[in-house]
Amino acid sequence: MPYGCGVTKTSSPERTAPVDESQLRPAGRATRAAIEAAARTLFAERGFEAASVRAIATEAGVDPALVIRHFGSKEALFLRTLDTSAGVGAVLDGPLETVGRRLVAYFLDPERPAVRHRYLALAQAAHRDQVREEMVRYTAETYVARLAPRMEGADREVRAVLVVAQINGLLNLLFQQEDPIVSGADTATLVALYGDAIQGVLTP
Amino acid sequence: MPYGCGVTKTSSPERTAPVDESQLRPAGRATRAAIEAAARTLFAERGFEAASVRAIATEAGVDPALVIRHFGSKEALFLRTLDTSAGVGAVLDGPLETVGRRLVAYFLDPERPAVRHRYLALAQAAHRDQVREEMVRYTAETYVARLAPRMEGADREVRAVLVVAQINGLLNLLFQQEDPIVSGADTATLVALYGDAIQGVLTP
DNA sequence: GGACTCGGTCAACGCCGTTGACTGGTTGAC
DNA sequence: GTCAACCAGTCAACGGCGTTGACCGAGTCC
Repeated sequence: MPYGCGVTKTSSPERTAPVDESQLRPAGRATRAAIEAAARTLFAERGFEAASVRAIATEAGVDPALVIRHFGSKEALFLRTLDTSAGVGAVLDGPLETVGRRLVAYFLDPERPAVRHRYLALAQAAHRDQVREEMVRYTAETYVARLAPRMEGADREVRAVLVVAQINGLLNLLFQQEDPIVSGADTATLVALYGDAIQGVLTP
Repeated sequence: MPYGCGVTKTSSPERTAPVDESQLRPAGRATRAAIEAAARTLFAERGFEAASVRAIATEAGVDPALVIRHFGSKEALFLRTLDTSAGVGAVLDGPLETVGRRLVAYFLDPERPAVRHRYLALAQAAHRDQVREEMVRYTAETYVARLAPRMEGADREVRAVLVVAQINGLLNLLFQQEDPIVSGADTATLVALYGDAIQGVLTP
């Protein structure tokens, strides 16, 4: 009888979840890192939709199935590639009276091109449930938790979230729609105009 | 000889573009309208990604290929289903000193659930080039053209576009991310807080 | 009545994310 | 030293996607 007698079948303990990262041999850990690096590159270069699992696998030099086995799904892999980018944290921790303009200046800084790619990839994946939840969590943890306790007046948490709304809206027009009017505007003008609008919500 | 002698072949005049709407017989015009209606329904119900061409065709009772033949592509069909929704135009044409709050109240009005679906579908399709261009055009035609001529001070066009940025950001947090803080906030509070922030850009 | 065009179907193409069956190599207990 | 268990990885396939091109039947026009 070919392929051994009887059914080998092992134990097969619920083959649904991705492989456990904690118990990996060095080889597995290396290819896992390679996949993650390839994903980071391609998601940034092409966006969430256009960066296919197959392309990521090719870039990493492995089989597409291995990508899924390691991370569970394309969405979960994408979440792993989102670095928290602590840069904005420092801006938020600065003087509250100037956060508005400093925030806009941070996101418009041409020295930080990764901001653009990160936003575009996130915006494309925002309709996936896990991604959406991660964005909500990030907003609460990074913006609300830092700003609200230092603010004064009523509706502190709501006002902190409205800061995020304004930032997202600006990045949307700039990076996704590439609106010619706002894209062609002077950086200093945007920082002053939009920064003050944001500031008005923070410290009215 | 079956199927006629020789190659029929007709003339086949560049079979790349979709069928011309102007010269349609009644039957064609009817099914075309049915496809458009089905698309409108499914795009609103499921969003751009989840509303497949096949599902739209089934809903309309036709073959999926016919959808493409009529409209050229899924993206083009989607653009056809975008009604300009003149509602916001009336808001923008009202008194300039109160546009901020009235805009927010308009978009938060629970009597207007279509606003939510329209935004979600648009946001999901925003990474397609034609859709992106349509959004830019809509911003310029609906917002900038109405607001900028009535404003005072410098950078009128930029400031008008920044109003769009703020609105988009709010809708993003409300409808796409469904942020619990802003979703749970009182409507009147949001109208006052965010409306005044918008107003600050319009009439500083 | 024949050429032509329109309305429509059908089968397929090449992609996509994901799954399950399978092969080997490594490990660890006896 | 053996052998079972397990990790790493491949392979072929599934169902679904948007889109294409070949094809047919019915209507229209000269």
